[in-house]
Amino acid sequence: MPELPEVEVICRGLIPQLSGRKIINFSYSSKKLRLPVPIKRLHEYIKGATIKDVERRAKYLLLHMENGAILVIHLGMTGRMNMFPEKTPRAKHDHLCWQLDNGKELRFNDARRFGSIQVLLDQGEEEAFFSACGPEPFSRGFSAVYLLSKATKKKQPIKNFLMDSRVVVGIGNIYVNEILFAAKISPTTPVKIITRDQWQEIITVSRKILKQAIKSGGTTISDYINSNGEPGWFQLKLKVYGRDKEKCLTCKNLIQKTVMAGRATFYCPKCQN
DNA sequence: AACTATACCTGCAAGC
DNA sequence: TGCTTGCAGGTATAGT
Repeated sequence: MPELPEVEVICRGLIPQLSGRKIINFSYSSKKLRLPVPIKRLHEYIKGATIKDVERRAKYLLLHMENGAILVIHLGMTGRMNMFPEKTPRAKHDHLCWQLDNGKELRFNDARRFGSIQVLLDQGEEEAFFSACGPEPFSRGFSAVYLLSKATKKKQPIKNFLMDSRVVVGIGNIYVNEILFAAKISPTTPVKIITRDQWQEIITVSRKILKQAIKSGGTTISDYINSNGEPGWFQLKLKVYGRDKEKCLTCKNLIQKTVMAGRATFYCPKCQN
């Protein structure tokens, strides 16, 4: 489900609800998630801790505790983070529930269980955790020079390259399709032949599209909702994703759908190279 | 080494 | 109506 914009919207919604709150207790469904749930660390470092702030990093939500521990949440494809009065009955697929000091409960719900919950204990663990990650799309590190150097000699298609979190974080299957359409570059283009100017264009349109998507509250295809239970509206602005056999909004040719690295890929064969 | 296919899981829509 | 099939926003790992 969630790529950078969706996680960012959830993060912004959670900040006012979680900042300064103490976690009194938690419960776990015992269902297996993508990674083992660190029960011991949750008991020792998260239970009883006070939330200092909430941050998005890549597609992760980071809840920083005043004791230095960090609760790291990944939403996978169908993960949700919502607040409920603690008396509200738990829903199907509520896997972790954190009881707060204001009578409310933060609940991680994830039907497909591709999400994960982790606990980092200090800055050292945090650095190690993110050491393999590429730059944030909005950071200075995401530059044409950087991409040019990462791409040298690689014949990997640009679509797969941009979805690799070691190259750049946060870009998933919806937005990569939109970014390549906006940059007028075919998703199959080998990265070694992308020019410096084209990388710069990719950077520019990536930031523009991700920013617009955040402003629209994210993209809801089937089940994404923000921390307040509301859907996003960027799906109304998608130009290629999900538009197989529809007319290109620019040139009226038909949008084509293929599969790359196992993922649905949409593009206009005329506009994109 | 570089790159792709597969596996993980549930829910839903389409087709028969 | 009910069954089967395919597909879905992610990513670690196995395999070529």
